[in-house]
Amino acid sequence: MSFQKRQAILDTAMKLFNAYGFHGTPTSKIAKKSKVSVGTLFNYFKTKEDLIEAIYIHIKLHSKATFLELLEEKNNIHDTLQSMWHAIIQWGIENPEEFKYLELFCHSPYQRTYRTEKSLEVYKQFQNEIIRAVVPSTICDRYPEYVLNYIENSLHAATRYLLYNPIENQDEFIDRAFDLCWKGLAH
Amino acid sequence: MSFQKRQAILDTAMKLFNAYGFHGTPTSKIAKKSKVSVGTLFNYFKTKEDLIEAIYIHIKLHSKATFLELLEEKNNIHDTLQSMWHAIIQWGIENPEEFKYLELFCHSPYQRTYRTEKSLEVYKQFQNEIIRAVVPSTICDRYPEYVLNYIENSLHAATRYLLYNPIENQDEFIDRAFDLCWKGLAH
DNA sequence: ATTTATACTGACTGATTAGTCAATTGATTT
DNA sequence: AAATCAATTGACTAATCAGTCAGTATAAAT
Repeated sequence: MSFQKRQAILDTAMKLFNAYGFHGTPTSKIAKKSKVSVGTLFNYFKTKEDLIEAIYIHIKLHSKATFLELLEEKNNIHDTLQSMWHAIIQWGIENPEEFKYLELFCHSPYQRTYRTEKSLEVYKQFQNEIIRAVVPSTICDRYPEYVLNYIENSLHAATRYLLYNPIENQDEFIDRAFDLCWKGLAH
Repeated sequence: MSFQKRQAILDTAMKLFNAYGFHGTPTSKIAKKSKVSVGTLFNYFKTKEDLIEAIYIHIKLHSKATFLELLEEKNNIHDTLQSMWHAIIQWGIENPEEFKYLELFCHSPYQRTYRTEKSLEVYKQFQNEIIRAVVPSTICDRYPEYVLNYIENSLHAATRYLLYNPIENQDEFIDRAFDLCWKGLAH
């Protein structure tokens, strides 16, 4: 078992799934593009579904690590959240295939993992902080789950926008998009 | 060709696709549940993909009609937008299968239609008004497409939340969720 | 009653695909 | 050099599924 071979399969499979969807990508095609036989593919991953989940988990772990690197601790709530915001979007821009795969996966019937496996939630460790941090407005008090949802959605929307509509001044856009979200949360 | 039969196929197919995904729902199953033979199904819809698109178009037309009924013209921007907000979410709650299908479809590889066929966009007619209406902040001026995107996302997030987390006071929630979004847009 | 037109049926086909396994290759040990 | 173990191969299988079509039922027209 070679680490490189496993990695190659994960990487080509991710790109093919992004391009053609899960159903539109036969395992034979993944194997061929990975320069590996079908048999080997199924040595590394027991089933196609296992592969699909393995890619998801791999991306989650990788993104989590990167966020922690990019993140800077600030001395007030606004700046801390803004730093998180930048770090997360930055990761998406620098890892477009990974970002697309997360969106593909979590809107697919395979997201059982996504729903259940809370421990892997990248944002999880931020979430408590956010909920605590955000100036307690009515909606935050009563529907904290919704607010987290809302923030995650906004993050994805901003990242997606940057990926499909490349603009010059990305950092300025990211700041503006953050304001849009922040103004709703703060009093 | 009977209108009822076509309708029955559209309806059962929508529900089955929601439950098992496009790939997970064979045409044979759709036919059986619709009390129709496979041959008949393919008389009404040339291919499975045609059926998938037909459901989408049908829902879009239906939702558009309902929005227009529910919509009330108010005499200021805030109230008009709030009324739209309520109408759209209300439709989603009352038509959960239709709402789920729209989400399923637009995150699937079949959304070529969705991307191209702008004329069918339900929100389209609202969009110009929104862009014009919202107090011109920097982000609205410079990235109007993003703002529309953001609003649509927020609408979907709120509807989805209500569908999967039933709460007593829905109208109150819808108002709060609107505030969250509105405060970002207004000065 | 007979013909014509239309709607419907479901067994069948051809194509595709996930996953297997006997055989082969390559590396490591004795 | 022989033997042992591990990794790799790809032709093959069993199953599934979209779509067809020859034939049947039903209704309408003459």
